[in-house]
Amino acid sequence: MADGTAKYAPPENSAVDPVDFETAGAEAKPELRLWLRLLTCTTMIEAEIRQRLRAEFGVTLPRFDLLAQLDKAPDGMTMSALSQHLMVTNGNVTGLVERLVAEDLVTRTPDPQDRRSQIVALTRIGRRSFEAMAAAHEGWVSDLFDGLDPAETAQLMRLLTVTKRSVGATIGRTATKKARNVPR
Amino acid sequence: MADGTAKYAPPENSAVDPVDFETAGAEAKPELRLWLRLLTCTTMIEAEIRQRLRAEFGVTLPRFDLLAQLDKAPDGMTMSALSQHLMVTNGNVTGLVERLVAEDLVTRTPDPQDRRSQIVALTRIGRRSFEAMAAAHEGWVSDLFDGLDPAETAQLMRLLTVTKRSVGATIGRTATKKARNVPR
DNA sequence: CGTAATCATTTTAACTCTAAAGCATCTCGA
DNA sequence: TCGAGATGCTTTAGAGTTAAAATGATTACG
Repeated sequence: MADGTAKYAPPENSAVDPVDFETAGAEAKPELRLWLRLLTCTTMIEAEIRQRLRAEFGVTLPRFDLLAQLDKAPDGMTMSALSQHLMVTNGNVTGLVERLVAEDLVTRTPDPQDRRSQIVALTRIGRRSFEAMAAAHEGWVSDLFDGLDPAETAQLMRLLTVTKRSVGATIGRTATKKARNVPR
Repeated sequence: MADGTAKYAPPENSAVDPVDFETAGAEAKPELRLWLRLLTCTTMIEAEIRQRLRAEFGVTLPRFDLLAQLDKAPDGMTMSALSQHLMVTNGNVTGLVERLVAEDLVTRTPDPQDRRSQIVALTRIGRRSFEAMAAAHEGWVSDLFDGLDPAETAQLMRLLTVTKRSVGATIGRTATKKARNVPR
């Protein structure tokens, strides 16, 4: 950020205090204000984590996310599985994996069982790198949430579980997928 | 999405249920699980809104967000103000505004007071288009959150306010900005 | 006044991401 | 068995995005 504009993390002398989407006044529906607040929280946290990953480990957030998925799959995962768990497109994963292979952090090997598939797995270096990042990451996240006491943390978790279920139900209900294999 | 992979909104026959980042087991710190849950909720909602904006209005989410900011500023905003409120870089706004100008949804005029600045404002078409989108958008958001009763909505809002404050404080505390005008 | 610092914006390079189309492989039922 | 549809992945074109540097304009101040 060579220019003067604070992008993430507005400096303490910022005129606009916590700058964010939430210009929606009190006249807006509560659900809309809730969504904007949710989005603001996520964006702020994401920006902070992105910046720290870059500054301290020279890694981008998408790469970190991908490594995190692989770390939990000792035998590796297919491209599709990665795509689903990361909630991004297949094409996106293709490029991401390519770059990580070039950095020797992951391997990509054909699946002998299914010649369409590629199995992606962490290299030894990849795993070691990720472990260092993950430890720091967990600390950052703790710091960011340290204004919540344990009861609030638990309560927020509960409400987000309800939210996730609500969103999932609404999406499922309105989904207009072609193949509706499941009989209604 | 011509391929068979559900990107957003996994179809009801998905094998992995609500596919998301949250492979983190119970062994992880509560704050980390909370953050992953928060991220999942936001990503799911964002994906759904993005898809509907595209399907029903042929507009992308970043463009919608930019229009939303302008809608609340009858006299327009500078590029910097947009950048701050949208929490994206200046360069990003430059390109976004360029495309919206090409679509006749916004205007960009030099600020007579300050020749460095550009004032961006909605055109009449832009405002009318946005109003239609905003109405639909508000309805979508309501639907997505309709699994929460009013008390839960209020409670979640309260906890996110605490979260936002916590994140803001942590970021402010650890910010290593060059110009620290405010005396410690 | 003059100049250094600041500020608003654009530019650049590299990366991330989506949506859609295309190719190869697999599955399964007639 | 064989062909249609489903599946796994890549490719393509375009948009969005960041970080960093560059440009031009303003402000502060000595």
